[in-house]
Amino acid sequence: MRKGELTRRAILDEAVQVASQHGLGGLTIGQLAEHTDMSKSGLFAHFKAKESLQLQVLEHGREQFIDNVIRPALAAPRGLPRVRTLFDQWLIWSGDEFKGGCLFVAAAVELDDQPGPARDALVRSERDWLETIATIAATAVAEGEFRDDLDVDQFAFELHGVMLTHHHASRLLHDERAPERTRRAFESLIATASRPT
Amino acid sequence: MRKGELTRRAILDEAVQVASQHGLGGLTIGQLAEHTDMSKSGLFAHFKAKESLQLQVLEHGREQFIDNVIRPALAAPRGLPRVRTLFDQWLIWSGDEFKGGCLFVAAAVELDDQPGPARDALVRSERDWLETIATIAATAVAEGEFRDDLDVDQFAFELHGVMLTHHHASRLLHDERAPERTRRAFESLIATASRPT
DNA sequence: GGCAAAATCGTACGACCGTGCTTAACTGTG
DNA sequence: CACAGTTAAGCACGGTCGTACGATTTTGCC
Repeated sequence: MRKGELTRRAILDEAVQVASQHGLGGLTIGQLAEHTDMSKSGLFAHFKAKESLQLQVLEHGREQFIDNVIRPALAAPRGLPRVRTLFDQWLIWSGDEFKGGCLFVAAAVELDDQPGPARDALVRSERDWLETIATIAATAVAEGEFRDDLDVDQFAFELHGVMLTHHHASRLLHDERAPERTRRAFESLIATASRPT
Repeated sequence: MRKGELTRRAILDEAVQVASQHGLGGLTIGQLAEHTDMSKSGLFAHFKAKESLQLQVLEHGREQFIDNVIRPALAAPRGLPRVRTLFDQWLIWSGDEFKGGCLFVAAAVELDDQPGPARDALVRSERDWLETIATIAATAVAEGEFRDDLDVDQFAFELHGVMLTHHHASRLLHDERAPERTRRAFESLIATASRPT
């Protein structure tokens, strides 16, 4: 009873990588079987349908994201340091974790017009993520580092935008100055949000 | 000799729509033939290979983009009004033109790990686009509306980010406040870039 | 060590993919 | 109006897709 769960995880590890490169639609059972040295049918047996595979890939990616980005941020001191840690971790994650960029960015574009359970799960994930950013920004407000009247949802919206741009500039354009530009955009955001001295 | 070119354009019109919904990879010759009431082979004859179809789709989308976004902006008065027009046109375009979001956003995520002519063409397009934004921002500097020391490339980078976020928030999350948030982000960008009064 | 259960494989299926090749229908020009 | 050239269709191919099912190997417990 334990072996199955083990290989299932191994499959999902690989699947997240593949999906981040070729998208959830480009994730094919045959190719995934090759990557994991399994037979197509052996692999398929773990997921009764492709849709179920996609759902589990999204969930698996989400867990990795929480472990690698959100948890380290929550471990940092409340307020601005936590905001900065969140951003730094995201940058590291987005750059290194996947050979093929962020799974969620890929899925977001792919699923934005395709209703279904996968889309629903992704939307839930992203809303959670924006909410997490906003909540963390709120700690900086509470600590007196950000302005009292800061709209934390707007802050989350804009910070998320900075991350999307970084993804675009570094992955597609291979702009070597992307990290620098991203950081400047981030600092500008922080400056605007900060309590005027 | 004229009929062929006509249907080719009609095919590409439809293909741009389909590709913006399902991506360049999801764009399939069989389905495209159905959408255009043609036979698969009849359609295929216009493009000798799928890759050629994809290239032409990108080029066709680019022409539409220039007509609908860039040209109207260049028709506006130099400086800040031109920057604003560019932004407004982009918002309209991104919201209405495609049933399935912006073709270039979709292609950007899809092709970021897939080397080849399509990727190259897209990268060229996007670099042009960023350069156009920077150039237009430079007119606002020249008019004395933006700060003299404004880094126009950084401005283009950040404005592009605002557009990406809008796409994400409105298309995937169906956030009804996306236009409002996008506009606020834009105004904040303008404020930072503007010459202090 | 034997045995039920779980995990994996082999094979097959219909559907659709991109792409040739041959033939029929249309177009525009002299 | 005929004819050359362009445009579209029909059909066939090898491949891969997701999925089903029965056989076979591997696992974990008594």
